[in-house]
Amino acid sequence: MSETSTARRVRKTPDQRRAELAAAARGIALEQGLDAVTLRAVASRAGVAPGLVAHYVDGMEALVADAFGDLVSAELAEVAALISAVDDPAARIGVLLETLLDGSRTDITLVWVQAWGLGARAETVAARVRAEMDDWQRVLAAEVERGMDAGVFAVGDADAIAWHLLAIIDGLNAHSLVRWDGQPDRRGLVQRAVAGLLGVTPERLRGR
Amino acid sequence: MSETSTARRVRKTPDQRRAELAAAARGIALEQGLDAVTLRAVASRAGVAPGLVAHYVDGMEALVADAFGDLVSAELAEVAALISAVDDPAARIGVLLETLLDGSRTDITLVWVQAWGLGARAETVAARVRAEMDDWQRVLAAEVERGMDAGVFAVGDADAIAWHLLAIIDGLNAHSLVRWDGQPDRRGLVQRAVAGLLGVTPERLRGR
DNA sequence: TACCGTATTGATCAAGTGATCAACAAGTGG
DNA sequence: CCACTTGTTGATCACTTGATCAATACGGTA
Repeated sequence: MSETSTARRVRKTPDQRRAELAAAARGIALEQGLDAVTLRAVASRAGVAPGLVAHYVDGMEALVADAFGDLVSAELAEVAALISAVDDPAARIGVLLETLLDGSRTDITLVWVQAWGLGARAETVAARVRAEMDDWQRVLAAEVERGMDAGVFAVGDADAIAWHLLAIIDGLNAHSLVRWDGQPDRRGLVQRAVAGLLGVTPERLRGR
Repeated sequence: MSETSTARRVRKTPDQRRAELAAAARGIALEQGLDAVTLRAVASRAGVAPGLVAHYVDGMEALVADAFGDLVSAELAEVAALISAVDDPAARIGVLLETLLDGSRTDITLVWVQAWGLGARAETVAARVRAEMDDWQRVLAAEVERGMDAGVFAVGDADAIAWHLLAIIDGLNAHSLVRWDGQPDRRGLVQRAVAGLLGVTPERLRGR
């Protein structure tokens, strides 16, 4: 179970080791939050001496920022892939909402929330958070435009609407960090709010 | 400027001292965030020895939870007072939205965001956050019901709608923590989303 | 096989955390 | 005016954090 006291040291490629450390950081972030991504915690999880982490990483703040960025961009790719299977613009957004609000993502939600908190003070993190938010917004804006071009959504400022979609999603998820119960009928109401934003009937979001 | 080395010690009522320490904690939370509410930071701000803070407080976690709760319930009282001057149900919610989203409250927004993050792991904090969220939700739900009773809003689940209003507000504010610019036309779009939720025209929220 | 560049170790430092407690003194009651 | 209760101090403990660096030893190379 536990490794023997005399841990035989293994030499690896700097790139490979860097990847391992990044993976350890991501794992800790998901399981215990960004504030648990500590030099020693990462070292321990990677089965490596504390000094090695410091050796490869350019300060813990950078490692945390990277862990956040990697996790969040992976989430975006995942959702984008899910959507791509659907054709109707409204239904695509419906699927997106259902996926992001199904309550099975408190781990990455915690990462988002903590990143906002950190970003309010640490500019390095803030820049990264801003970049990832921009990516999300771009994807959402593209979806909104798709609907507008197809004549399904009311024509308007797709960029601004995308920001609002993101805010609604993030707000609901942030709440769920502390209060899993409470929000009755999440699905239906989100659809109503978003439908109002897009100028469609809520039914359209449910996939016709 | 700085107090002389020999700080003459002053005796105060336990209640008064407790109040001072709580005030110091609130001040630090607003200016530097909840994670800066440290035993020594509070002591220093209150002009008191570190030991005294430990003496009066039942663990730092409790002090932080109280600071959060006090700040946030004061905010609620403030907003409630502001609203009470308006009569039209839709306009009341309009004022509420404008007030909470005018971008001048990043300090307390940071407190909220950090509280969610802390609450995800510390149950003491989570309970307090839940309680404060409940208070906010109650106030919002009362406003929604007021509109429904007056025949201004579409009849529906006032509780659920209130939760969503809160989520929209919190989501937008959380974003503004890291990205003050970017969100163009916040006002108008919030009104559209909320109008969709309430079943009124956006114009009604603007006060007729 | 012996060498040697370098990946890796782990002890160590300085700073900061919450918490404890014996000693001190302010100010009230006798 | 002197006691004595009790609010207050500040040194101290045990622990965690990020970071540094001399010493170690792995593993490809000659």
